[in-house]
Amino acid sequence: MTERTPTEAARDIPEATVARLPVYLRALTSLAESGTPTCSSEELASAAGVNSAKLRKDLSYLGSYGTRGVGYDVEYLRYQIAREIGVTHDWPVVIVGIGNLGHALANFSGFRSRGFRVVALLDADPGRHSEQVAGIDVRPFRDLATIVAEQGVAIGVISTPAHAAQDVADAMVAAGITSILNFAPQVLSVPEGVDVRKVDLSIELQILAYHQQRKASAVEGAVLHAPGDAGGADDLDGRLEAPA
Amino acid sequence: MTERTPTEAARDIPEATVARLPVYLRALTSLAESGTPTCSSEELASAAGVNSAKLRKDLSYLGSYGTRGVGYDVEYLRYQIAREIGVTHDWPVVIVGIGNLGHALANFSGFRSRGFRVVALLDADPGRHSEQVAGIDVRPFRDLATIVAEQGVAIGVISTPAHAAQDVADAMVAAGITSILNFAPQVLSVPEGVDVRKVDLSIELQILAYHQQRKASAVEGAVLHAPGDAGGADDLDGRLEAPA
DNA sequence: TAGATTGTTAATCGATTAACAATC
DNA sequence: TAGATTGTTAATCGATTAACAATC
Repeated sequence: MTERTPTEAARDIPEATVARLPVYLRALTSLAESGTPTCSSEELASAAGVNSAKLRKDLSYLGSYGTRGVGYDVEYLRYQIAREIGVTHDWPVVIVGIGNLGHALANFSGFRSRGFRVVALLDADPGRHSEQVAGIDVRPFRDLATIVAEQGVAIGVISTPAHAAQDVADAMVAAGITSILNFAPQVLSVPEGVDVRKVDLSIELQILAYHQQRKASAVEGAVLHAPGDAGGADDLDGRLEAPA
Repeated sequence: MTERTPTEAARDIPEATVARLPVYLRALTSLAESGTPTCSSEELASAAGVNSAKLRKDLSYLGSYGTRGVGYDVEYLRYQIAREIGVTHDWPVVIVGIGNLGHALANFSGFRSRGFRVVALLDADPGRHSEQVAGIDVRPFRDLATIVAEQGVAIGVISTPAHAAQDVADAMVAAGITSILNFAPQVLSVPEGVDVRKVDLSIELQILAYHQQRKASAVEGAVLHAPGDAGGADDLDGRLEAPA
């Protein structure tokens, strides 16, 4: 079942490109706010932190929205990308798990400005149901299905502890949610047709640590920035490879 | 200057593999905690949410840590991966920007258990310097260089508003930090040799929205989960492509 | 027209995957 | 030895990049 309707098949945008469209959108919004009416692929690429060949290739999947010899109309291109992503209208979103991270997410102002609207905050802990966060009442987790149905919610955010995440995901899927953003450090299993993206703080830090370790061991002999306590030049064995 | 020392050149692990090692590490930790002494590539792959061919290929870059016909010793492989990533020792980390997100990050328990230790919380706002967050004093941003030098900090986390992020990054680089995790929705420019990874909530949501939109338009005619207010069947034009 | 810049081509590079020989 | 499972090969797939023809 990889078949799609003809209308869709016409535009098969590579995943890597899809992941960059929001970056271009932000760069264009920023250019528009600073009053720039047009820009070249070179300028936009630089604002987005990619090279211009990649940018032009990416945009070519959407259509021909530039003018040769001139560049792109910032406002026009911004709208075309927003439309392609699907953020010309707000998406209603629910957040489940209103701990520290849930608080931060609920207060995140970038939601509203970038195509999303938090319609409900849910938590299984009755102790939190008296609270208001970012002006929104925290409601019981069991209200999920009702809220999803009433508000037409398609996107759910999970910011619970790891051990609760799969149950929350199951409930979301049962309620009709088909896109999940998961902040819990837990691999989720969901039926086909449901998209899950994960944001994982400690994974990102570990990727940095890997590269950092290589930088440190490149300066062999002079051990700079050794991890561990300031006093600890001990215990370094095992981190550096044995000399040949 | 792509030359490396001979010791390093021996092990050139693809970036995609590096990004998955922390996932394997977590799966192994979880298996170890549940008392599982050994596992096959099939079992570990399933726990990590990848297919077993990819897992074995990934592990082959580290060495031969399994036993044919038997599988992997969970504890042994866990240690080998931790060593490869560089998290057999804690890395001291500073967090700059103690707003809602900074609070959540400071309180994040996964830091300690996964190879990181928050040694300082910094904020430019004097109003926050009286606070304690997660048992750590919030200190003035200008103390950055001193703290980095004293504690041997190599990794910095930016959780400021977008407009402050570049200045913070510049100060981090000047202080000697060479790995940055950026939560601010802002493209950072840093000198060569400094690694930046970004975590961007609204980008992740927009990627989900893109796919969600396609799912919705696949059910043409019956418009389910239309974004926008519950009452709004208006304003749908522009989101669906014109029929052929 | 001359200069500038897009959109596209084609080559290269890196990642994924299935299959299976090696070997416990 | 027979069965199981790794580590590796090779084919395929997708992403990146430079170069340039098209064209404003």
